[in-house]
Amino acid sequence: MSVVTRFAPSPTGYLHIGGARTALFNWLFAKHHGGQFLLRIEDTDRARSNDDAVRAIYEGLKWLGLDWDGDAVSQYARADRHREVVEQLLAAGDAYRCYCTPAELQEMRDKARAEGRRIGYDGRWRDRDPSDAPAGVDPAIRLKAPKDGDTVVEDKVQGTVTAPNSELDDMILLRADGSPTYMLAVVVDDHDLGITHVIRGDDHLTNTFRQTQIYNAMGWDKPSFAHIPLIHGPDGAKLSKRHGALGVEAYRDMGLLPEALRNYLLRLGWGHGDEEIIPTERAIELFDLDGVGRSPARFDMVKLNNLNGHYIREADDSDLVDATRPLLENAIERVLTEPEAAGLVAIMPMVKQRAKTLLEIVDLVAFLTVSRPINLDEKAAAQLDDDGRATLRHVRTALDDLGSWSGGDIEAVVRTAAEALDVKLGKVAQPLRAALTGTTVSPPIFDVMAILGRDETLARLDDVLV
RNA sequence: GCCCCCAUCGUCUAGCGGCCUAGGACGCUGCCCUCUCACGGCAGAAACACCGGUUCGAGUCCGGUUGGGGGCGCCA
Repeated sequence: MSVVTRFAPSPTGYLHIGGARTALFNWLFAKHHGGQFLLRIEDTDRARSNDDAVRAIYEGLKWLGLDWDGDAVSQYARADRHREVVEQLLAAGDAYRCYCTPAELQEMRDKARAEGRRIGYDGRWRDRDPSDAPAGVDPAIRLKAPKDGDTVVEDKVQGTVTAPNSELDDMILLRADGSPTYMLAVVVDDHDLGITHVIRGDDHLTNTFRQTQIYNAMGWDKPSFAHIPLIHGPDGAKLSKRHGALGVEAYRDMGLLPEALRNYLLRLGWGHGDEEIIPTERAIELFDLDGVGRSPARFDMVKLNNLNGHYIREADDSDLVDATRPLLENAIERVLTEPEAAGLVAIMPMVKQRAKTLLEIVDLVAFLTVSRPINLDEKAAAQLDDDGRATLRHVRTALDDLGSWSGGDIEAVVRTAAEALDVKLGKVAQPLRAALTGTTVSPPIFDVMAILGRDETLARLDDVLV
């Protein structure tokens, strides 16, 4: 049997990080088994759905590199089919009309809570004569769920999970306005789409009992279920906006690489021995449900950044230039000039090993785009005291006689100057760095000088020597 | 409140009864490399929540306690 998985987000916001991981697991599982990965938008609640949110999901998945098979399915568009299934259930006596008012239901909940029982519907219309129906009230349709025995879910991650049917009430299938509920729609769609494996967050584990009852009532085969633990914030509570649970586009804007995010998300709740660095190809080869852990994992930005640094170091220079350029241009609010763009390309091999994010690369190459006289930060200014400037004067003079302007030649001149002054190279390099970049941290200074070019370098030195 | 799930270093995890004086990674500390910052290398501190069983033997199996999480909508 060929594997078919699906990712089924509700379009109520962006593609958040937890959803991204769920999508990744489904995608990897499908790829690993040579199956299909489908996308279904759970938009049965029209009031909460909007096109922007749907677009954000598409773009988030695309950026993450999780391509789905075929067109995305709109759950809302399948409402007729959902109603058809309810008609079958009604005809078979497995569903019934309920005329309770919202106030009545609320009262029921309050009473159950007060008596320490599970909160739920008491089944008062379950066996009531239809002729009792109040006039002018549209009924909701509920499943006539079994009252005795247990409902059992065989979960690929959580194992066998059992709940007594006495704890499960008769869920609503069709609202009074005739629209299908999520619980019904998921089951019908998963069945109709031929989904073989439902991999989702374990906040759906208890829902699975109720969905199982629908499968049973319809006599349908159930898919395999795998409920993966939720991602938690640093404080151990379910990840929320309060923790900075951002959309994936926010991680893109922070300068994270999709490959790094995939690797990080994969390792959050899944492991394969001691392997930490698992590029996507390797992940497809290894991924299976038995490696998924049962306990929730906390989201750790520091570790994500570390992994991102690894993938930045591994990346092609030209790819990094392409990825960095828009962020850099956004930061300086203008397009790069030709020399600046060339400088970015030239400096990339030196900066990529010093950055954990693309944004850090932007910081490291800022010296390329500033205009004279450049601003000096506090530490840089401190380097340019009388001593520092005396040293620079000496170097500046030596540089005057330098014919070529290659990194190697520059280095030779500066080293000679340091020897002549009888100081360590650092004593010369730091004032140079301060004068040329305005900071005390930068790529190797001889590379900076070579890329800045003779004229710009000497001009920046003169700026601080007047 | 009721139901369900979970529990190894600060964090992510390896461990599927003896190979564990509990391994790896991130982070942290020290040293080396070094023009700064990184990278890289070396060394180090750091965990089986607790209590009972089962067993010749338990981090690994069972029960309970505690702690954490999730669910309980005419939301998804």
